[in-house]
Amino acid sequence: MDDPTESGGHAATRTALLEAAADVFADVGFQNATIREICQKAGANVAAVNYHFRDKEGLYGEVLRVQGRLAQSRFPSDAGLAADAPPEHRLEVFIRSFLQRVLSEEIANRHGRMMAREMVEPTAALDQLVRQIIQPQANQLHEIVGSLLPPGTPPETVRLHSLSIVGQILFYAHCRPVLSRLEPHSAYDFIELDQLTQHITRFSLAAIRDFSPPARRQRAVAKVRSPVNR
Amino acid sequence: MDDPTESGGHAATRTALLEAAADVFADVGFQNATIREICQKAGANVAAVNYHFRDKEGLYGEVLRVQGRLAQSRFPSDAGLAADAPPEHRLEVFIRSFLQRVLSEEIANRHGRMMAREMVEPTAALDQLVRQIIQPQANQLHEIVGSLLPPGTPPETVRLHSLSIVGQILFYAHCRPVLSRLEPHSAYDFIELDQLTQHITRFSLAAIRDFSPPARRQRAVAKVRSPVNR
DNA sequence: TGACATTTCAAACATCTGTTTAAAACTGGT
DNA sequence: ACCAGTTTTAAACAGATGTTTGAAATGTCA
Repeated sequence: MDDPTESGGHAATRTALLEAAADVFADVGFQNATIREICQKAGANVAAVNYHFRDKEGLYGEVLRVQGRLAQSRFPSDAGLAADAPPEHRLEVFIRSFLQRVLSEEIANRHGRMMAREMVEPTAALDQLVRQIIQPQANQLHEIVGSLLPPGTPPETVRLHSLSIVGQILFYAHCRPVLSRLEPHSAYDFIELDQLTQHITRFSLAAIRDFSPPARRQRAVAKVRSPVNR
Repeated sequence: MDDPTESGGHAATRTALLEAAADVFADVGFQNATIREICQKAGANVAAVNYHFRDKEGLYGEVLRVQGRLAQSRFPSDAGLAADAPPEHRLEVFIRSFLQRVLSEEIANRHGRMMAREMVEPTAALDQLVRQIIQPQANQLHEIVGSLLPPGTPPETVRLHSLSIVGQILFYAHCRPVLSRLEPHSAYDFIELDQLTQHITRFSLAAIRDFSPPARRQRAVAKVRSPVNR
């Protein structure tokens, strides 16, 4: 009655299931994925999932773990860059590898699509995902942005700037269905990675550089009151 | 055998269904929503949906239409602002009403949550949604950003800048589950609308202002080659 | 009121889905 | 060749879900 997930047993079916499940989960999400489709793709019996992973949810969690490690090692955030490189470069490398991780159409991207779904429709696996994957990246970005802002900038400001950067990046991952429908005749659909990296980097660097309070200047910048009451 | 959806019949059950369905669809999405739960909330029979809307999908489409009109009239993008207002103000108003539409916790926000789901997991209704709701907003933003950039700026550049703005905004709508798990002790979770509006506005304006090629200056800014081959 | 159309209802239907079960097949070690 | 442990298999189970059905209730209008 012990968990066969833990044992290092060398079952071929197990890895076939993990592979097929990654495809299906990335394609249609956890809820819409059916065990029967996964097992058929893996050439396994319907009961195989329950035998090897106890649950559909157990399989999902394991797929998320495996694909997470895979994506992380494929597109490391500090790819081949000295730790003492200028923060502008570190930012550009961070943005590029993030975009790669998230936009890449190749197989490795299954993790990106699974993450996108987790954000809109979290499962029980999200907590672990945040702790192991997202939090370290957030820390790394905070460090970069913090060193680009004047020393003594309050952490909330650093956070806001970081979120603005991440938002730009994730947008292309999350809203692709919309982008491909918006003026489909334009090049909206496929955007060159290099062009995008450059744009987001320059956009963000300009905004960050602009934030250098010459003293404690007034917070309010053209404070327009909301036209809708309350 | 004609479609009762078209007729203007004043059925109380119909509107009760639309109301209940908006709640449920916004909460759990189209797939996870069950007709039985919707009908129970509406105090109607299970067959009511099929009678009034032919389909579960028919109900969903109608809910999307109704909520779309509702949200649009609740938070108009050009709220109480003269058309000849300076583009900086128009941008701030645009950002604020967008954030309201998307973040507002009140009832009206059901549309925002449904849209977020549509973007990650599109249904057949997305095409219509893009045409009627998203495209006009995109045009409006393009117009604002275009008038902030130097004249003659290529439309692709205008688009990239607009997308950077929208990305920052939508991020808070899409990734809230992650934000609330990231350093939950911090104020990540709930962010003041005014503060956020100001940040995104300033961030974006600084980036846009920075983009003013003094001549046709070199495109490449610190062109770092991707560390990952290919 | 009476005839007609519209709307509601309880029940059943047909599928699909995750999971269990118990027997069969396979494995490696002796 | 035998056996204990592991893995695979077909079949069934149990529950949920969208939809249909035919009768009952309700409303409309002459």
